[in-house]
Amino acid sequence: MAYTKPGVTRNRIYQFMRKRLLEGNPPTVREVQKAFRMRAVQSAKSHLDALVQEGLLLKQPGKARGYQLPTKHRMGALAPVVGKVPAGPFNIAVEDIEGYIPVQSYSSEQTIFALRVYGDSMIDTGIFDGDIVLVRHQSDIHQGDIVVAMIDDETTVKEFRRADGRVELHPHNSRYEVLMPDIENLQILGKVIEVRRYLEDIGFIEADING
Amino acid sequence: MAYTKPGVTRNRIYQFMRKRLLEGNPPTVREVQKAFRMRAVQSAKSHLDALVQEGLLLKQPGKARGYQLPTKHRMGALAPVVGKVPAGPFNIAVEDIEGYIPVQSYSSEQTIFALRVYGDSMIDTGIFDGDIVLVRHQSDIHQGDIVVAMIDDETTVKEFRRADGRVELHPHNSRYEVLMPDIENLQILGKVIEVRRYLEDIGFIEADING
DNA sequence: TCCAATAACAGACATTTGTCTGTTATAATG
DNA sequence: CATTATAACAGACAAATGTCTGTTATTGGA
Repeated sequence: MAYTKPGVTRNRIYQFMRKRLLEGNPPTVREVQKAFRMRAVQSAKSHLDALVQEGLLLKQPGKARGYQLPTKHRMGALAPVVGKVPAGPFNIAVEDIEGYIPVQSYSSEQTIFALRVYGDSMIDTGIFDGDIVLVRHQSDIHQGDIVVAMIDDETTVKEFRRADGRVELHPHNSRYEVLMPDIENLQILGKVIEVRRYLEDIGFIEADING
Repeated sequence: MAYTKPGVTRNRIYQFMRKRLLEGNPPTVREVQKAFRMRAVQSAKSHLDALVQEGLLLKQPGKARGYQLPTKHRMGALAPVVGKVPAGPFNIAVEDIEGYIPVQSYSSEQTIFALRVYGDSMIDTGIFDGDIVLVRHQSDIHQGDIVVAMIDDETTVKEFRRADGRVELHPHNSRYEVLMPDIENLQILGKVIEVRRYLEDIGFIEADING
């Protein structure tokens, strides 16, 4: 390949390696060579050696495709996407899981699920019909949090507020009214921590076949 | 190893492969052999062949560590979050990467990055100030796609349209005007395939510079 | 018990892949 | 311009790894 300024190709190779390694598809030295249109294996090799030297990569000497990323990355975990949230004690039936989406792995203790939102009651906050919200199942809810609540077996996404000893669920859309459910009919399923909108129709990751 | 009932070792090997592949550490045939204390390479090989036959694994014939999980079962990959997109030939400098977020791993060929959006020119589509858009780097853009474009070294997110032989970049906010850049100053960096909004301040997965 | 299907083994060969030695070209710097 | 560091090239060898042919052992059911 053409000669580049010092560091430029090095950096590109690092990006390439990182991408491939995160994909679980570690390349060979010669694959790096070809990807960068180099005419000698050593050209790729010396860059890789340098990256190992810099601590940007690890490798197992002599092993094919032996490069690895240094730290154990907190790979995204997979959160189930549910179409409907079950009533009663919180556990998600397998048959309600549409698939899985990758999420940041927070603490492993936390239960995070994804829920598709219907309706436009939160449109002012940018939660549109069909959007997916990531919900952390927790009881510790604060004033102003966006929550997924269940009122009489019906789920809804609203802003949580407490006033006059009552719970208020505020829509973010002036055409809707504030809900003030009886506490005995109300169950807070969790806090919305993320909103996602898929502009392309991407199928979710399917459930594991065997488990 | 000891003879097992038909299917038993097969299933164990599948579990083993799945684990290793999700870790990004694809094993060799001989590593499978050793893991199961087999005395012949072929013992492992034939099980792996069978798994490929059943569609539970993919492989690249002849390639070292060439086994992969079918797309549907693949773990999310990590996409870099960039604050600014570089001009010129498309490659992201390490120093511009704020961190990484987990994304669905589509085809392994595709380059996906995440970009934080500033401004409210797309507010009608629910892309708010500070939201993060996932961008697939591609040149194949169609009418109506939301794209990330660079006009004179400045990035912007708009709806792409072609009219009268010109490119129009439409904001989704009535207070903004349609951009009609000269083609020589315009570069389409990719198509927006997803929009995300983090309601909690979650740090991105860090780029491991230090290891 | 017999038989087909599956599992496991043995040994070898071919290809892929990592690694090595040495050379030439360009970049950065004073 | 001279010098040093980095980048890229060339060709070869050795280890790792995929793949092949043939054989033996065990399972599961007729």
